[in-house]
Amino acid sequence: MTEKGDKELLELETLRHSAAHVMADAVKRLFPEAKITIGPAIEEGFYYDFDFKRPFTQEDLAKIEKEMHGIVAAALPFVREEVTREKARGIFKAEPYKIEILEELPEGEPITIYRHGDFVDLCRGPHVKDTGKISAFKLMSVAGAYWRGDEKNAQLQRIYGTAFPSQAELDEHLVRLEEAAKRDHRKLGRDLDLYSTMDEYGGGLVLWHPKGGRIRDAIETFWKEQHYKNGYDILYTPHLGRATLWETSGHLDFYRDSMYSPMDIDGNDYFIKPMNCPFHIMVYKTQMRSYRDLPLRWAELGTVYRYEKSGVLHGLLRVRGFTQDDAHIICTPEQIDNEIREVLRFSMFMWKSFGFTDIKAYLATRPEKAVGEPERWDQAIAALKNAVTEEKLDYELDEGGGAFYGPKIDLKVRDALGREWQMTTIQFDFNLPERFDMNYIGADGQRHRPYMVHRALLGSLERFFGVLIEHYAGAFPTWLAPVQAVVISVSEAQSTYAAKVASILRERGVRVDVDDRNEKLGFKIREAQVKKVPYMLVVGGKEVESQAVAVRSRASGDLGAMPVAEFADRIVSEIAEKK
RNA sequence: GCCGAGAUAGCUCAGUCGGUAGAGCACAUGCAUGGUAAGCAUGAGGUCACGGGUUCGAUUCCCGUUCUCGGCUCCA
Repeated sequence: MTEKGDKELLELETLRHSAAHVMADAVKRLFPEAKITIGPAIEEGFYYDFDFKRPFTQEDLAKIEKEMHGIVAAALPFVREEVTREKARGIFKAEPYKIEILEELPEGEPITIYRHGDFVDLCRGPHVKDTGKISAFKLMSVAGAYWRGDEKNAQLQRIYGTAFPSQAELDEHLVRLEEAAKRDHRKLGRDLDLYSTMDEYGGGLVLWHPKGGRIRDAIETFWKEQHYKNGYDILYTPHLGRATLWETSGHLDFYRDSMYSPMDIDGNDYFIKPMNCPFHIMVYKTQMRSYRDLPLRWAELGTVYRYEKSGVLHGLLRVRGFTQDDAHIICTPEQIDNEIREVLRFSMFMWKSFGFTDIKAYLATRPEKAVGEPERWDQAIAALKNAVTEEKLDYELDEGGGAFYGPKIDLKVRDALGREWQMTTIQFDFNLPERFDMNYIGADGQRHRPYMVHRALLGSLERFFGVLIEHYAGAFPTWLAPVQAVVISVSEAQSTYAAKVASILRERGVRVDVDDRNEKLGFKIREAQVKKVPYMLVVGGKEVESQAVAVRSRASGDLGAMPVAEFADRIVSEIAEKK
């Protein structure tokens, strides 16, 4: 982030935070009995939480917006004032939430209030010069929210809004929201017949339809091929494990809330796995390991089940059963620098292959409460830092933000609409090797504790698929498209030839369908176009005559006729190049 | 789980101020044999989410339940 970017961001936040004040003012004017709480700027705009006896309706929102326009038109100046604690208590005597915040402010810190017109709010600021600066805003929605985000506290009414320096930027933002709605993977998933979820058999559990299955298979095939190329081996482990395993791993102590109830098998409790790592460790422990065996890189497309509250389930992005593209790297201290660098380089290669080029790293270091020797933490963090630096990745440091068992790098990828998604995690673990007493024999003939790194590259196939659908708006590149080409006959007379063309292409590994239905050409073209098939191969009398296909591309229209073999070469090389 | 809004055909939605429901797309059948984004006609398809109440009568009104969607992480 440049200095200029920082400054712009601050200005936008100031504008939005000021807009939140104007909204609170409008609400207090219309509903004097509403209690104000807090109203910060957020990534997409701003919100303000109110304690009010009934929920705000769409009509209320329209009224509030109108009232806000009045306040903006009046161009009331924002006035900063520093007050004593005593005076602030007087000003906010009718606002219990403000008093609560006030009482928590440390002694000695200046207490500031901001006024515009008759409205006054306890606020650190800063604000824009006057309310007239907030011309381009819009109220978006109402939602419930808990005081301080804690469900034990009072439920408040939260009004979301957004504001921009200019109307043009606001309009652009609204268009972007519409575009995002059009790309919603839940809508495209149904329209393109990719997957479904139904509460009929259980919410948050995904059915992959044939077309979604084709895409998943293309992803998995590429994934496996690349893992082998990069020195990984692939494991398969069970869906269930005995309670003793999860006791040793600590999951039953720390993670039980996210695990499903046990089932009884021959008098022992078994749990459905929420993670794959204990099984990989069990594989490690089947023999005595030498430093000469390390590093071990073991990957698995492992399906895990985790309990998620019903209210948070969301299409493919938040589910209860999902397949992690998991891997565990087990190595010696001398190897970690290289291993981390390699895993990061590999991750970047994979993201690029799937069409994501804007990637940012988030590095989280040692928290207060942590297990493992400090020297190991230091070495691990150094390895992570070296790797991001060598990959020339932008990164943010989250000092103390790591898990208790190790530091990590998360990668966030930006999609075609500029939205950031947290996908890859590269996570050190100083806990499990201890708990399972993992070791290897070093060159010195002594037992040593190996380093262990968890890595989920795409994250989960379900979530990755959801993001991929939205990134491409359903128009997958040819190598991923469920149907890569459809042969369309002009009339029934070309059915046999169409089938022949399809079988030639299938021989070459192309996913091809035949549409020889008794429909008009235009109708079949439209349908293929709507289904976002990359290539339409029209065959009529002329093509039969010349043993050719008339190629139409999804993106650039009619490309003219060419011999079948020529088209086959063309699409096969396109697929090989991951286009 | 909590707050709010919803639930009508496979999908998107209309409608009934209480008298057992409609459209477009999709599907089926027939006609049309068509050269680059929707040919024509006919038909089938609904416990109006589920349970209870009020009523002569409830898909419609009331209560409850289930599920879906938007939030519940952004902190003066």
